[in-house]
Amino acid sequence: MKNTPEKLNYHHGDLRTTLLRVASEMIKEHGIEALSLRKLAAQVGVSRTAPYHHFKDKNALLCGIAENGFEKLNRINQHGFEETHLSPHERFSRFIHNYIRFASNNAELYELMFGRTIWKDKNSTQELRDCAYPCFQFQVTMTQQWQQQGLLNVDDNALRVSQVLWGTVHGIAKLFIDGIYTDNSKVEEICDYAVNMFLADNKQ
Amino acid sequence: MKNTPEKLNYHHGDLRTTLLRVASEMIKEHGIEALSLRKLAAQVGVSRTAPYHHFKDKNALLCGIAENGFEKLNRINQHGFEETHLSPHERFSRFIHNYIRFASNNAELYELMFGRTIWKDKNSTQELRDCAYPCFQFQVTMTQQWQQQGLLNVDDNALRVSQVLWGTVHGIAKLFIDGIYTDNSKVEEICDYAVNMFLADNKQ
DNA sequence: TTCAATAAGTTGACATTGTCAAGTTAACAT
DNA sequence: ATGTTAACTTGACAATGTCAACTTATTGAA
Repeated sequence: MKNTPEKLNYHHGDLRTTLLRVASEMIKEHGIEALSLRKLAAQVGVSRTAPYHHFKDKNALLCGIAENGFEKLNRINQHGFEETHLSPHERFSRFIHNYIRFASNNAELYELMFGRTIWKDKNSTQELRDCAYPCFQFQVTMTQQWQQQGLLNVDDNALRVSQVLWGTVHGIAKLFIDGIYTDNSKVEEICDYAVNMFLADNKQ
Repeated sequence: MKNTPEKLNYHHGDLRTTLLRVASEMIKEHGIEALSLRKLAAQVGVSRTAPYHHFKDKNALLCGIAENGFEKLNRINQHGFEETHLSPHERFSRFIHNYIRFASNNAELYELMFGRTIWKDKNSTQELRDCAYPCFQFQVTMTQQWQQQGLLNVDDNALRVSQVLWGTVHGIAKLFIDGIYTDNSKVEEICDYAVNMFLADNKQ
């Protein structure tokens, strides 16, 4: 008796998953700050406090959504990592573009994943950190590879270099997402500039 | 009858300024999300709705605080611009460091100035935009100067270059402020790396 | 099969918040 | 002096997160 798609009798059957899915949709549609537990519960068709049997509090629910986001981003990164038939320069470029494209296409989710709501004041759950840290670590791994491939100075501290690189893509993404840069049609061009500015002296 | 520092009889006398000052302190102390109009009013010693005679709503108050922040940042930028006795390379480096130092020392204010609360959904007031745009524009002006001084490629589109540069400092600042990078002792080192990575091929 | 333990869901209640409406008080220009 | 208006007040409301106490269904052991 677990095949009816949406609402069931008393016990929902798969409320946790449904909450995450619907909450993600609501966030994508109307933004993070517009998400209220009560509206979410209403939408799903349960009472306001039902979610508390699956998530400790609102923060835990947000962490759950972010987790899914990190898994998504990890898959994208992993996929790029495996495209060994492309030149290093091309893969570096794609990394930058892919990262910002992900942020652009999932603006509200990105905001949640890397925003203060979750990270400030140690709000993040352990499960979230388990998803997120590999994603952070991936930046460093990639940087080391680019150094070995001669794209970036091999004598530099890989962690520091990756922090600058990540800062750049994160900053550009944020300026768009938060509404400071408003002309979305220029994203790709800005990415190209970023690529060239970092690789300028290793190109020829 | 306008010399008593804090609370007066019925008319406060200088409530608008006081609200901005106290609100700024509260934000600096406890973070943006902890600021409530009611607590603020209580702190200042007026009723909950008194602020509404000086600010249209909470958003307008936040914009007012941010305005002060932009004036502060504009002064720092202007000061750096005038240090013509330093080498271009040194001035570029100081610009990066000063920017991130400002963000670090005024974390919550910075969050407000460049955060989605204000810029998303066109929440910004006209007065705020009048303060903020010169600050944005300044980035481009500086970039053009660096190009002319040979620090950056003069053939590149100055706007795009400045967007990448600003993205970088903004991103690094945000990663620290939002609690993703947690080791504050490395800020300066990361800044140095940023400087070197952008100027690498123009250095020798 | 029965039945107790427990997981899942419900209503009631409360404090906090932003904000509106309607009233009050003081300042100020005529 | 007097009336207009700016500054401030209390009362009220809806939205929200979350706790406590209760109810209903599921499930695993007897």
